[in-house]
Amino acid sequence: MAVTIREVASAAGVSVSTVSRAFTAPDQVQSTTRQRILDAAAELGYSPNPAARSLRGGGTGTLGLIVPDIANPFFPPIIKAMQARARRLGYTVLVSDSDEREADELATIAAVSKRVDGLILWASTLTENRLHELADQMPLVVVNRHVPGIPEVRISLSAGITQAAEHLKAYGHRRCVFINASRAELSRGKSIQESFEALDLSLSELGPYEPRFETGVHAATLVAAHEATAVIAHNDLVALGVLHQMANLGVSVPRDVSVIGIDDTLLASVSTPGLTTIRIDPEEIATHAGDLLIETITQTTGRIGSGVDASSPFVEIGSRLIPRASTGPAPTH
Amino acid sequence: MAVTIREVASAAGVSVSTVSRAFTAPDQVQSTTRQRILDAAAELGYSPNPAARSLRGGGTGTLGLIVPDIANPFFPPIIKAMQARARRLGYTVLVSDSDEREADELATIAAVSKRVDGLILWASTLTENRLHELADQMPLVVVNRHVPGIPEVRISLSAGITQAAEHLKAYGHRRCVFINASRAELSRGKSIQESFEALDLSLSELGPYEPRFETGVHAATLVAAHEATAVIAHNDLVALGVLHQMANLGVSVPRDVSVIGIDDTLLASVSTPGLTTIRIDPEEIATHAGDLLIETITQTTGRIGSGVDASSPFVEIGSRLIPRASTGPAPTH
DNA sequence: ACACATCATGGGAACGTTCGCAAACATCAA
DNA sequence: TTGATGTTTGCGAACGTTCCCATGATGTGT
Repeated sequence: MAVTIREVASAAGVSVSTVSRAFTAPDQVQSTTRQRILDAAAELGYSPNPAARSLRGGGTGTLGLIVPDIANPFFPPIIKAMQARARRLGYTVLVSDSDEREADELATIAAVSKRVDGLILWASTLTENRLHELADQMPLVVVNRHVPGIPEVRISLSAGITQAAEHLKAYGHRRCVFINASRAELSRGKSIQESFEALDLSLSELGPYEPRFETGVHAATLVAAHEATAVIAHNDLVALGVLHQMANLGVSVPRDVSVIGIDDTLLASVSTPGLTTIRIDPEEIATHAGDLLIETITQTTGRIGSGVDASSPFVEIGSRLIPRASTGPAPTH
Repeated sequence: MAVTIREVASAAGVSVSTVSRAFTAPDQVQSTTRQRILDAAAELGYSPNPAARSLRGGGTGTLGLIVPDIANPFFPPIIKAMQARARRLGYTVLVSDSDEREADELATIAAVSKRVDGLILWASTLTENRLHELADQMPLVVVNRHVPGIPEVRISLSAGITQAAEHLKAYGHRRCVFINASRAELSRGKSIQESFEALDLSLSELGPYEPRFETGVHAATLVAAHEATAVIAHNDLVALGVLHQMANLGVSVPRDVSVIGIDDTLLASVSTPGLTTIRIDPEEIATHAGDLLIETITQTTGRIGSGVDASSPFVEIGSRLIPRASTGPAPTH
């Protein structure tokens, strides 16, 4: 059916070995021959069969990316950026969705693991032991999760949070509320608490809730009781819930209350008013996670399971405040 | 490195053929033997190597889905639903992004075509000829594009549009504006024009523009000049731009102007006010497109290129209005 | 001119699986 | 018993590629 290396070989009057080399190690074949082969290949519309390639042992040329929820607006730009990056480096990306269900994560991994050269696990819920077992079997990079000995991309909100605190302080705010909607080991709350205290801003924490729009709606009603003039939400979605409910309550944003989100998803840029938020650059994450995985793959080749690297690499991604219209001067009592 | 069928065979004391059959045709092997094999396989942690499988000719077990833009909030739920559907049917989904650039579409297709059993092309910009060539080489399903002879999933907005027109009519609106932001062969405008005329509603068309937030912002300023009391936008994103600018202009939605979006993306459900929109069910699209492709794949096996099917199948997906808070009674002048 | 290194090319095994074919064995009707 | 039929299993080729090894051609230093 499809055109094979053999047909190209006979068309160019050389052996299959030479054709193979013309593609995988072009400098090992004489330039005139190479050209003849390339022409014949183009003529016949030949392109190497990835299945045969990977069977022979050359890897799959595919990176696996497993995220909790593809439909979460935070991820699509990351997926997109990683695809672009990977393609430039000769890889394909296979994205999969563990559907936020811990039980599905292992099943998802099993489904893709044989089709990829390595895996990027986002906020994995697996135990450390399981992750180490996995890392012994194939190159692994974790994001938003810390496991000693496994390459990691860490997202640091501290810069953005500090800027947010300064931003609010400069606007004269004194009392703030943080809506916590995270079940993660390292809640965003702790870091926020510290940053705000350092600037002598009072911060009450609500929750933890689920990271949903309704959480923001609900939490918004509690803000007044705390006599707070600023709200910082676990993410943009929750912040939009706050915006929504504030409008319902007749509370004006930002005149009466300022609201800050986290992630700078599309939501933040199209809300009314525009949502001030802490941006985490999707391209940066994608590029670093992808590169880190590829690095791990190429290093690991042929000696997987050689034990945990004493110093596994990690990359830290920064953040910064994107001021929009949802924050402003604190009301003068 | 990985455990192969041979090791399972010797562990279970049978030949490799029998192990293979135990997995691919379980009823052809005696139940006691089968159990012994399955136990051995589980013990060793064996799972078949997809590369070897597909090299042998069994297909890749992967469906390719190419969308214009993964980051467009319309697509993630579709991708997610298709993955779920495909996994249930034993397939994996490889999603790729043509980045809205026509030149990239062919490159993207080339990159994935050897790794998949078939392709779903969303709103392809390829010529009919190219698409036919492609369909001769591999199973193909197009969505949002009509090409005679190629299996197709069609999205029909007419039901939703009719409901929208009735909805506005019931609220007493007379003059409406449609913001056209489509470069597609079949603009959404024509269908809308007809439905509104049928109900004796006047409809002015603005554009065509690009389907972006800023388009809505810009178009919103033109609405007053048309003395219209209702706006229907090309999609939710544009509608949100309208909402945004109306707020800026001090025009209240829905008191002064009603706004309707299309697609029912996440954006519509979290905007303030909640956006009335025409819903296209992502699961329905995903399921039908996936099933249609799988059907084409299994039918086509072994006889690709047998020419264009005289009657290629197509599926039509409906739509319906989701009333939210952005529409209401027309202002009493 | 000779031994020797270098370079370009070809031959062929191997990767892990599936599947057509045939062998071995059991079952059953006549 | 005999042949026919069916069931369960094993053998081995084939899928398309890569890469080790071998071969011949072409230099290079003495």
